[in-house]
Order: sequence, then structure tokens, then C-alpha cells
Amino acid sequence: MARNLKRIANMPSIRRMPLYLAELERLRVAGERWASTTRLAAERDIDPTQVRKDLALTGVVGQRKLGYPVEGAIRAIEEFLGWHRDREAFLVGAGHLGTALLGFQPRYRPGIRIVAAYDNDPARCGAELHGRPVRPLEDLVADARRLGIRVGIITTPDAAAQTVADRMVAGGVLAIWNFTSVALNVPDGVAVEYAGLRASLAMLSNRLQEREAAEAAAATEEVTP
Amino acid sequence: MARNLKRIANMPSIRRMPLYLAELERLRVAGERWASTTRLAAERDIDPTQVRKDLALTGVVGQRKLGYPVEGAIRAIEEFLGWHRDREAFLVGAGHLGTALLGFQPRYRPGIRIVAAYDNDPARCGAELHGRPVRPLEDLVADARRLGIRVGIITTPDAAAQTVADRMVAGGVLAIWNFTSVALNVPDGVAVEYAGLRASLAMLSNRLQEREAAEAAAATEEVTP
DNA sequence: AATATCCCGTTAAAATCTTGACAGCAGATC
DNA sequence: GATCTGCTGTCAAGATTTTAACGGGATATT
Repeated sequence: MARNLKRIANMPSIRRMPLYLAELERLRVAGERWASTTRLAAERDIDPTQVRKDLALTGVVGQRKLGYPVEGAIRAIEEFLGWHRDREAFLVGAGHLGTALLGFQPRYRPGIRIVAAYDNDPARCGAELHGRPVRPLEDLVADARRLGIRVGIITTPDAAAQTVADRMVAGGVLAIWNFTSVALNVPDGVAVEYAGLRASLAMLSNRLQEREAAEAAAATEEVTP
Repeated sequence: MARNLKRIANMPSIRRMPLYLAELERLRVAGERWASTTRLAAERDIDPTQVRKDLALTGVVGQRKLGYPVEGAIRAIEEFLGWHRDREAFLVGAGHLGTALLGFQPRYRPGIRIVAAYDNDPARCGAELHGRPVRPLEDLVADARRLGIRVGIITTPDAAAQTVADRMVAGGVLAIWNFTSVALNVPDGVAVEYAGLRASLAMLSNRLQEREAAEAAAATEEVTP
């Protein structure tokens, strides 16, 4: 039974959760106690029914006429995603992107707490980056085992990605957040999630092209109506 | 007709394009001339038919028995996404993340070329970051108009996002790559794409929880089979 | 030359995801 | 206290996306 919890929640729903969370947190800060899906949906251009279905996945129950309790919904989503407690993570690749991730406020990388960074470059090792030590890559496996690290983040150049992933797996990591464009080869039990910066950039380019095509079409239309 | 190019391509297909591109570029570097969807798909855990359908969108045509021409497919995808030529872009928010984006190799932010950064903090302005000038936010609108900038990137804290977006729109920007979690309010003609770092993190957390649940279930099973 | 194999491209079926419809209740209004 | 409104929760329909099935040509093999 527990084995078959697969596919209870669908992917798009999970990807939308952070949107709701952000909106709900804004409402909380504004002092609101209740949030209706009507408002939530309008902000993000989603169907209200969709929002209700998504929220239903988290177990939060709404109040007719009022909506969902802001605090309760936030807690429910966070628990659903496992963001109510931070997991310790290692980051490999202390370049620009890695440094940026280390510098993020906890609010911007919820669910994880990066406890150490690793790098191949001896010049970078030994130093501290935003309060976290930068250590040589060789130590990763032993450190991960010792500390029971379950989450790894890869922000290296593409060329190093597979090697790093191998070490993470050897160290017992179960989930890898991959910022490279390499298709990582890992055993079945390990989850790899592609950060997908290029994917969202692809969407942006595509939509920009649409806009420009529409512009061009409109211009043509004026000439030949 | 040109008006109705909407919904020719579906969203998931577009998001997958960069994966194919990365794989094809690896093959090109390896000296391969042909790429079969069988191999492409196996790498990324996608159905081969899906890959063929996606590639069909770009207009590239394959060769029976051999596959798709590596060079041709790369060119086709790049043109489909509008990545064959870089668009000039402004970046606002010269913090950690903004700096990281400025420092990326062109290969890692294809389709755009960031020509200047803007920031609210006078201490940051005037300097250069990875060869690009950092200018005061007040200048953004005029600069964007003068240079005909179409793409804006927001890497500010959430609080500043809407103000920045307003200025971008005023400056004539048509597409915004939004790294904040704010639901931006923009006119109809402007496209906003959420970078969605938190969305992919949500997926990762969810899958990690699945793995751990599976572990726990397996452990229980041993006790009570 | 005939046969076998590989892989594209298209059409059909299945699965997933989104949107619409509506019953029902809580609270506000009159 | 009756009515009206706003919002939840669920079921059904619709749209989109993925997977399966298969015909057919190009190349290699015997």
C-alpha cells in the first residue's frame, strides 16, 4: 500500500505548490487570515478549481464562504513538500552559481540547508563561502557518509557532473539537484531533478517569438486587410 | 495564419528542447554525424516517439536507418527557439544570483546576451560586473528605449520585483525572466516566465519523500511480511 | 539480388491534466 | 428568520500529452 503512493499527486500540481506558498505568505504578512481560491487563482492565472484540487492534495480543508486558512494552508503545503524541516545538503562546484545558492536566504531555497561546499580547485578549498566551508572533492564521500547527507547539489561545469554524481551516490545521497545539462547516470533509488534554467529560457524565447510574430502579422494586416 | 501559430507547439515539448540540444552537442563534440531518437531518448528516459514528434516541430527531417543529422538538428532546434541569434537583455538586481547569471558562459544562457545590469543600491552602481556596467535603476527606462531592449531579467528580492517590472514594461521590454516568486502584473503583450527554482526544488523534495517512504515501507515489510 | 535490420513518420489509443457544472453549506443581509 | 451571496468539494466532460502500433524506405548482410 505504502509502496504504491506513486502517482497520487501529479507533477504539475507539485510544481504549482510553491506559487501558492508565495501568495499565501504574502497574505500572511498582510495580516489576512483567510484565502479564497478565487483570489489565489486570479493572481497566478490558474483555474480556481485547479487550486482547490491542488490544495486538497495537501490535506488542508477549507471553510465555506471564507476560503482556506492562511496559516493552515502554508503549514499543509510545507509538510506536503517536506519543507517543514530543512534537510542537510552538500553543494559541489563553488563557482558563481554555487556561491549564489550558498548566499540565498533560507526562504529562497526552502527545504534544504547547505552545510558544506566542495570543489576540485585547490585554490578555492579551505576558504569559507557565506559561512560554509569549502572542502576538497576527495573528502565528499567520507563526509557524506559520516553526516548522513541525503541531498546533493551540482553546480559544476558539465564536464565534471557525472563524476560528482558518482561520488554523491557513493556517499549515500538519495536526491540530486542538477544544475548542469548532463543526463546523469545514477542507480534506481536515486532521484535526479534538473533545475531546468534552460527549459524556462526556452519557454521565454518561444513566447517572445510569438509576440514578435504577432507584431509582424499586425503590421502586415494594416497593409493588406 | 501567422496569427494562429499559437498552440502549434505544446509546452512540454518546448521545455524538452534544451535536453535534446545538450545531448546533440555532446554528440557533435564526440564527432558523431547522426543521432537516432532511440539513443537520444534512452539518455533522457523519454519515449523515442516523443522525441521524433518534438523534433518534427523544429522542421528537421531524419534519415531512415541513420537518424537525424546532428548539425542539422542543432540548427533546427536553435532556430525554433530563437537561439540562433542572441537578444540583448537587461538584468536588474546585481546580487548573488544576478552576478552569477552575468558570469555564465554564453552556452549556459543561450539566446540572450546581457548588456547591462541595474541596481537600486548606489554602492553597487558605477562598477563593472563580469565586464558589464552596473547602472542606477533610474536610468533603465531611458536606456531600454534607446537600445531597443526586448528582454529583462529580474533577480532582485521579491519586494522590488513589481516596480522593476513596471519600469521594464515602460522601457518597451516584451519578455521578462522572473527569478522572484512574485506574480508580476504586466500588460497583455508582455510575456513573463518564472524561472521556477522553487518548483524544481519542490519536485526534488517530493521525490525524496517518496524514496524515504519506500525505504520505510521496505523496512516494515521485513518485520511483517 | 534477396533478406534482414534499423529507424523515421504517422495514425490510433491510452493516460494525464484542466476546465466546467453543480450541490451544499456558512455567514452576511434585509 | 428567510434569502442571498461566496466559496468549497466532487463528479463529469473536455483538452492536452504520452505511449503504443505499424507501414515503409534506406542501408547492411548473405
